[in-house]
Amino acid sequence: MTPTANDKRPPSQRIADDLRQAIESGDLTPGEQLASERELAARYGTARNTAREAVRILATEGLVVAEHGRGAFVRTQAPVIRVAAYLTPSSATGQRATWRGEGEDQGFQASQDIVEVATVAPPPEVRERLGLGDDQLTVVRRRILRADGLPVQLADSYYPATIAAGTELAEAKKLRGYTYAALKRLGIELDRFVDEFRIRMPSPAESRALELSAGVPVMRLVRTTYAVDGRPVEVADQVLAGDRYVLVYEVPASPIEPRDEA
Amino acid sequence: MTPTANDKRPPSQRIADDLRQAIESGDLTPGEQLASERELAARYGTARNTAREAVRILATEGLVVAEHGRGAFVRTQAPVIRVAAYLTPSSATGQRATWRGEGEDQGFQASQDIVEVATVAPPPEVRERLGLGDDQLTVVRRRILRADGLPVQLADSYYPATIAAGTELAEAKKLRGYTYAALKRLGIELDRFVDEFRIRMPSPAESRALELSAGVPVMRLVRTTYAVDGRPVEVADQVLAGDRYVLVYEVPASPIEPRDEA
DNA sequence: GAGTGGTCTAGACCACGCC
DNA sequence: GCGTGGTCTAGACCACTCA
Repeated sequence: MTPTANDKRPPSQRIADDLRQAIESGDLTPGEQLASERELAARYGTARNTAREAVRILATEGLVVAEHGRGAFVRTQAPVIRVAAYLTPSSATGQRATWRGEGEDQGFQASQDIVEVATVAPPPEVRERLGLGDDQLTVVRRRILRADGLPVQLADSYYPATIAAGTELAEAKKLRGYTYAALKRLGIELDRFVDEFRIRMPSPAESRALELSAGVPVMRLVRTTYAVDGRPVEVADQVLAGDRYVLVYEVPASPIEPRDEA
Repeated sequence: MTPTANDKRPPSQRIADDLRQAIESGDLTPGEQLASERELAARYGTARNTAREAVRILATEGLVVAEHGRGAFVRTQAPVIRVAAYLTPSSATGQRATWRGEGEDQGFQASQDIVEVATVAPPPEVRERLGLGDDQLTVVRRRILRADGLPVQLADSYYPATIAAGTELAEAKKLRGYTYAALKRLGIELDRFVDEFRIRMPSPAESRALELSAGVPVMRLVRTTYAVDGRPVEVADQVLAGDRYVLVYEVPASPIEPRDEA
């Protein structure tokens, strides 16, 4: 007659469901510590591994973060960076064009590390978008953008070596203003960007670099920038921590029609 | 002297790294079956659980899909829906405004199921965005959008009952055209949309409804639609399968400045 | 029925955080 | 030193797929 009887779910699922329920109902609040694995195992009369499995289920759902030696905790969502509607003319007014400017607008301490500036054979994806041949090189600038010291974005920008070699773009120091100003100083006038946006789980390297906990996906934005003469001049490959960003767009209703019926 | 010796990594990590390496190098191609857990355990001289753990690591990274009774396979990426740059005036020309239209453009069979149309107390997030009081109701239209039969998006649209009650919006059948046309028929002229875009791991219910395998995140888009008189008239809460979408924007370089230095 | 992944047990030892 | 999560073992049985 106990709820445990004639319960088809495997015990690990049942424990996970109970914990999830407690989190969603607010019985367990963000930041609160869960019962330990040994404690859960005793409470449910299972082996420790079974209780452990339950906690893992919640971790991969992103509800819980386990910390070695400390315990498992209900995830507290990180402070979030709202990326303004940079796509729409109507909201472009007053908007900041640099990482530092965004930090000032949103009240976080923006910083960036330049990880590497090098001349390399580009990955196929980049080569293709830049329209380069097999043996042509690129200058890559690899950076980590931080908000209040916490890494939030990995940004690799590739330029054809024919454009960037020997210029300030190939030097491992911060640029005055932003890249687009640097390109302008090289006499390159920009025409348009094409952004391709995907999401996925991070690779171990990305997970480490962005200090992500289990159950946090990443956004990947590949931006190809074209000059007015039609040449692609930059491919930016950005990986954003999924729990630290909200993208906000404001779109005028006309003359554009929404894409979905609803 | 074997590579196994003085290897600091735990065995499960080592097996996972070897398999990941094989996948990334192309030794294991998408769709190809991995060695079974028992086989891996024998090969590496570990318990089956240890080999199993390795496969699980790759599954949560989204590299591998395990299928009960069949085996574990290198993930084949699903056919992807490219969502066009609906945000920019320059590319709005010729674009399709309905799900069916998008399917025609991209060569997939678009369909939708209306799961539920009901009058409900809205969730707090929706109530807030619609500017409703505690006791005010909404009409919700819950749908599943499919591409070639595969579910790709859960779309819940909420309307204040004061607007939608008794209208075609409150009926459980497909609308002529799309919602925005229906609103227009009610004499509501739209002004703008505000989109908030986040990503996260799916809940078990979402995972089931979208038929997601482990290691696939979702995109969540909350769109608030405002009428010309300033009233919010719709909140659309959309959950998109993360492995089935690419969002593509084309953005003119001027007069808008890019948001990041690079 | 053979082979696969899914779940579980009852232990063990290690690595880490904290007092 | 104690409590926590992280990893591992050597089994077992179940559930599923496929021939």
